[in-house]
Amino acid sequence: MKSKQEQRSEETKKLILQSAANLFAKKGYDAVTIREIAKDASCSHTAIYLYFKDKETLLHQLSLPSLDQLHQKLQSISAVESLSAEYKLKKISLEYISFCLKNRNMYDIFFNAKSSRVDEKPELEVNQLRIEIFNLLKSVIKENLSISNEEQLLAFSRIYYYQLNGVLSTYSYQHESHDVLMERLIPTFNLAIEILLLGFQEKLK
Amino acid sequence: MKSKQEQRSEETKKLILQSAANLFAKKGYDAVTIREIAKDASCSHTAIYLYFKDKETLLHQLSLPSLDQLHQKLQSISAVESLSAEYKLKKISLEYISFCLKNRNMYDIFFNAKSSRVDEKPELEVNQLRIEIFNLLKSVIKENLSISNEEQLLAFSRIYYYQLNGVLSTYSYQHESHDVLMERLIPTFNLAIEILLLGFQEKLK
Amino acid sequence: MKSKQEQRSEETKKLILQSAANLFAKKGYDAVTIREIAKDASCSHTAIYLYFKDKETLLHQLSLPSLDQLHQKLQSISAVESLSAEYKLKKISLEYISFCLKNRNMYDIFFNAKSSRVDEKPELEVNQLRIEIFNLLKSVIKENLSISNEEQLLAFSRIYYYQLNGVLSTYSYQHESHDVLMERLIPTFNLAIEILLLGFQEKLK
Amino acid sequence: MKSKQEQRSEETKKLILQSAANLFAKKGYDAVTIREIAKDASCSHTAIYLYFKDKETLLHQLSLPSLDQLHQKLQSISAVESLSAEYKLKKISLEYISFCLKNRNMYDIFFNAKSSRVDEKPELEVNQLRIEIFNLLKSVIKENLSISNEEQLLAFSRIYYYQLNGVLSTYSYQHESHDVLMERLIPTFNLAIEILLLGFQEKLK
DNA sequence: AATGAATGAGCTTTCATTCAT
DNA sequence: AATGAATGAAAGCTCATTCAT
Repeated sequence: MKSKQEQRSEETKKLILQSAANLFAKKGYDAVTIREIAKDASCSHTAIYLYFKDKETLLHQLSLPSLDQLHQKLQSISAVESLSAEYKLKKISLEYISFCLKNRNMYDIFFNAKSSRVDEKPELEVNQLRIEIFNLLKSVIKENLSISNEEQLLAFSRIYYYQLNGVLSTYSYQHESHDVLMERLIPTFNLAIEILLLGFQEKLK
Repeated sequence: MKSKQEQRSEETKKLILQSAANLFAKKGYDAVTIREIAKDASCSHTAIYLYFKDKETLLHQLSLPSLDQLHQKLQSISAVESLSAEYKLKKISLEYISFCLKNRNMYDIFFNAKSSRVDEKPELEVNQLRIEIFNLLKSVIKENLSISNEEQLLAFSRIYYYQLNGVLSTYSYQHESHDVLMERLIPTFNLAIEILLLGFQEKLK
Repeated sequence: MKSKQEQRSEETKKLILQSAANLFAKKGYDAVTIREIAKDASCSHTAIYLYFKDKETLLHQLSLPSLDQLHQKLQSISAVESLSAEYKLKKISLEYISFCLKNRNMYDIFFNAKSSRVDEKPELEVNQLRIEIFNLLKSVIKENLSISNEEQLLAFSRIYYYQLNGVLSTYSYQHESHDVLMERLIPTFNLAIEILLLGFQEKLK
Repeated sequence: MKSKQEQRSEETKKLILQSAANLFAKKGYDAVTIREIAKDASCSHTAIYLYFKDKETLLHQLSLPSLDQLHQKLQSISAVESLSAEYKLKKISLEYISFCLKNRNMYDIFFNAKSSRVDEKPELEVNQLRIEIFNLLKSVIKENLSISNEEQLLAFSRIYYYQLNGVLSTYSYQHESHDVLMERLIPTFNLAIEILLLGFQEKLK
């Protein structure tokens, strides 16, 4: 059982992570200051250094669980046997889009290699996850198209992936709320998937 | 007729813009300092404030002509009657991609509404241009598909646009040079266009 | 008899002092952090404040026993009747030098009145000890020269003392190890004593 | 002719150097903050960075001219042909001591290699000067003793040098004023030189 | 007795911007 | 028109020290 102190400590850490998440998402990594985060988390700025080595580490520790959560969600969708391949693809895509729009400006934090030191661990884990998410998409696309040519599958998957990111990059900076955006995008978005699948199939003939 | 002073003045301004363009593109807006720009433009850092209210204004005045140049290029391609519709589309897309990768870090400056003061003019002009470029794309897509349904054309154009931006957002942060990236991307990229066109056509049936 | 608790407590205190001594000697007072000491003494950093009012107090409590130890050693040498006066002087000087070089960065702590609160006790004790060490030297010099003129003895002793400290201040900051330094210094150093004694004797004539 | 601006600029720089000198000497390098220096020089702390790359550079630029001045003074004394060798030696030693006591806590800045990067230029210049000062002393000692054995000369010079530094290290931290200290030290100090010369001569026999 | 959590003061440094000339 | 001097705000971070348990 956790002592009161441990509980408070965990709470503080969680608060910091939350505040950081919000602020990074709202204003971008560089524009947010440690003191700002501290204020938002109602702790002193030094407390942050109790839990995180530095600002960059905070960022990475922040992005990892979120990405992980997304990954798990996508995986669980892909695992349901009863769903049709096309439905899975749409559902997964939607989740992906929704997640990224929810985390908006965090987007480039998740999906870039901004920090130069690529050799460090946390960075790698993030990259790892990105790759896994991509592979998941690929496997579902395979299911949809029953391609055997691995190279072609890769090319198609990339095109599909670009499409998703294209939607995101186009709308990431809009100031509308997640819900409003989603509602507006879903139709076009489903159409896009449809078109791509049609195109893929036609190309395969 | 311009006096010598006026000429020198204009020259200095142009030099500043050029240097800023280069540096912003190379290192990103935040990472570039006013003094750096001044040095590169071989003028004093205070001189910059003679021509531009502040750093942000410089940025906006900077993005405009570049975008405008792109716009003109795309327009001139679309105007050549002798080219096939598909070739035009590919050519235009390629130019667009190439431009954006060249201006990499400038990318989010061009295509975001980050700056808070949305009411100011330059912002609007940029938006204007973005819309015009989008419309250009739309018209070439119309040429390719001979759609009459305006709504459908809009939806298809968006999907196409997303695809382009998807490529960009995926590769914007890679540290490879423009040329290397382009060479690697062109095949997948042409395939993507092909697929989309196939998809569109199939959907239209 | 001491309770187990008391024993443990004393042990911890001793460990802290040891760690502090090592670290101060290795890196200098300012460069060592309380947490570092705690880590080295394998206790929490707050425990240190249980035994010592603050960092400065720790430092003073630290210097005392070391100096005391030195004092005792020098005294014991001077007490051995069988040794010649000159040998005693050389031996004592060597011990003194060796001790100071071993405690290198601690050197200015031992021999300075840096700390502002001159009125406090520990400071005084340190001064007391310094004086006693000086007096010891004086008595051995007296033995060597058989001077009766007290004033002259004092002057000679000072000169001798300066010589010792001169060696030290010259080599205190070298980054060589204690052993290497000692080996290199001993000859010059013995020569210095010889010269001084010759000079003293000549002056006395 | 210097413009008013240039004049003011030079003045500011001088003020900063003066303040830094005073404060470093009073409290030691580490204990002095940039803002403290700025306050004392009545300029903003950022102004300091206009003239000096960073704190360390300020330190080096500070110590060099002083040392250089000392060096020149000693050299000029040694050059006067009309003076006796012994008088020269005494005069030079006195100047050396006086200078070091005047610059008190700056002492360890001048004569240490605190900063780890020994490979850098400024550091080297300081070392260069130290060596030159030592060589000067050596040559005057040679004049006094007319030694031909170079090795012995070196040993003797070292011993002499230790003696000087010994005086300094013993009194460097006293809180008495330079003048009071000098007055108190001069007799003992002259005696020390006398003794050493006697010792040297005796040893040479 | 002992500790993890938390803090406030303070550090060096950088930058966009303005002032005086 | 143009510039060097100067500044205030702010950033990331570290440390000795205290509080609550």
